[in-house]
Amino acid sequence: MLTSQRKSLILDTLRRDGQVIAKQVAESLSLSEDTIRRDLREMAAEGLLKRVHGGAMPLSPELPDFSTRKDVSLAAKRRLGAKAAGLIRPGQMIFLDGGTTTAEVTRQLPRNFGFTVVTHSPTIAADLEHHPTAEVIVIGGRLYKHSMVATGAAAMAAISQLRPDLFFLGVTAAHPVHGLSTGDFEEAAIKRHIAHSSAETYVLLTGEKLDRVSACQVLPVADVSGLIVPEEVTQAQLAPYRSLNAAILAA
Amino acid sequence: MLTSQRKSLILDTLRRDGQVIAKQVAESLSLSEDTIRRDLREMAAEGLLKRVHGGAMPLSPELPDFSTRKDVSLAAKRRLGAKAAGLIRPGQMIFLDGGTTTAEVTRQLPRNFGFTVVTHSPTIAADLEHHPTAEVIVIGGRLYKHSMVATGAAAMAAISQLRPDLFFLGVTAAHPVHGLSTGDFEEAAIKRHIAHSSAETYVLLTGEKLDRVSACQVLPVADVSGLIVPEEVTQAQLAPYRSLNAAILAA
DNA sequence: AATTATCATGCATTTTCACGCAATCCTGTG
DNA sequence: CACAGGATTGCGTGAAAATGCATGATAATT
Repeated sequence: MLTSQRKSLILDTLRRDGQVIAKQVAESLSLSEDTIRRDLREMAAEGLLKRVHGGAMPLSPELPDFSTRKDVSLAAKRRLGAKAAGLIRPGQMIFLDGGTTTAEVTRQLPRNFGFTVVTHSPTIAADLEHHPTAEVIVIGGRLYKHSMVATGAAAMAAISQLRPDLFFLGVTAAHPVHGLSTGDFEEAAIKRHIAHSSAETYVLLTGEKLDRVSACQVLPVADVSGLIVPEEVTQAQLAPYRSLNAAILAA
Repeated sequence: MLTSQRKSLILDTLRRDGQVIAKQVAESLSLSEDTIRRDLREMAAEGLLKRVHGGAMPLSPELPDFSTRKDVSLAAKRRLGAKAAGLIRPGQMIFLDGGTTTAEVTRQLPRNFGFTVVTHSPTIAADLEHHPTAEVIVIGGRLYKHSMVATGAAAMAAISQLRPDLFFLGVTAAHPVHGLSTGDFEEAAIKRHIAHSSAETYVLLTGEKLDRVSACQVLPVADVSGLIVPEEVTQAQLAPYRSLNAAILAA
């Protein structure tokens, strides 16, 4: 295993769990704790994490998630959400993926006509508590806490019974060749299944996700009905996607 | 558990409850009170909180008004929640009903051992996002927005496949003759079904719910394993329930 | 005033840490 | 191919930190 690989693994763990325990990492990688500690020391010096006794913590606990990850692209996400919400027609059944991007769709859903929202994310469902006209259907299953979505056989089975008109998909990366991808295998399978069950699938993509690749592919780009991207993205960046038959909506 | 993590947990508790009790924290984390006291001392030195006998308080005493106003029934709910959470044993499967009372159970779940939480409330599921040791299973179905729980055939079917060890039931009314009841027919059916699927059922009852009746009966009082009530409730009030074989736990 | 609960301190034990050193591996050059 | 130079890793050492327990002091309650 490469050092840089190990370090990014540590960062992933940190993002996912909000903590890293040196002993655990050492054990799971079959390396000495010294090596891990050395890594942690170096990464702390680079300002990537905060060293604490026993392991490491994110730099400023959790709030950078809100203020950094959210604020930076919040305006863009809002516009994506509004664009997506504008596609909805009365009486349709909409499937909303989990994640911060699709959460913005939730907040901008139409309020002047009725429709049905299906979601496997309890967070999204909870956000819809006060929506006046949306009928909400929750997909159950084992909760994958990192992205707060239900997964597993039960979720797959429940999804199979529905035929949504629209699916708003969220992913962590999009690439012309490697397609739309996300970090978790199980999650990717669920997303794929929802897309196959739905009449149309639109991907919401903030600019920084373009031309990137994550571990598990969800779908090829050509398999979705369209990409919704911020208007700042240049035509040059979009050209490789355009040639894949994907409709592109700028928001 | 990392020390820094513990400290931020203490700060969270402080923000949420407006107070921290050393003994409680020690117990919920399976650590000695010395350790917690040491933390509190250090954090007080850093100006993060104000040390008081028995625990700690926030620096700015913004809440004396708050606490007196709201705490009467909230504090009672908290104690009910703590009592309920104390019944949980490692590895068990717990079903949590929806509602504000059971939400307090969620916040006080043990953090020092693993167990599984099942719930048909997306709100409860969302609250468990940052719980370190709880495995969460969401029951899906059509969302009944008034109480924010999944209902309907799909929910019933999913519940049928589980055999929880404990069910913490919330109702709007309890009466010795008319039993435990709630306002919605569909909701009552679901609660009843969960109770029948579970090995043991405990009802959380704040004082004002005693000797009242709502439209739809969930279960007779005799059908549950026990009632969890605030300690202020008098023995005279409880006598009619006691005679129904219901164990009564004062919190 | 008596009793109980909570606290601070010192000490012992365990865990975690940083440093130095040696073994190993990779790389590039003669 | 051989070998030097650098990087990476694991181990031993003593130091530092974290934790729990015992003890006497202090605060709260009755």
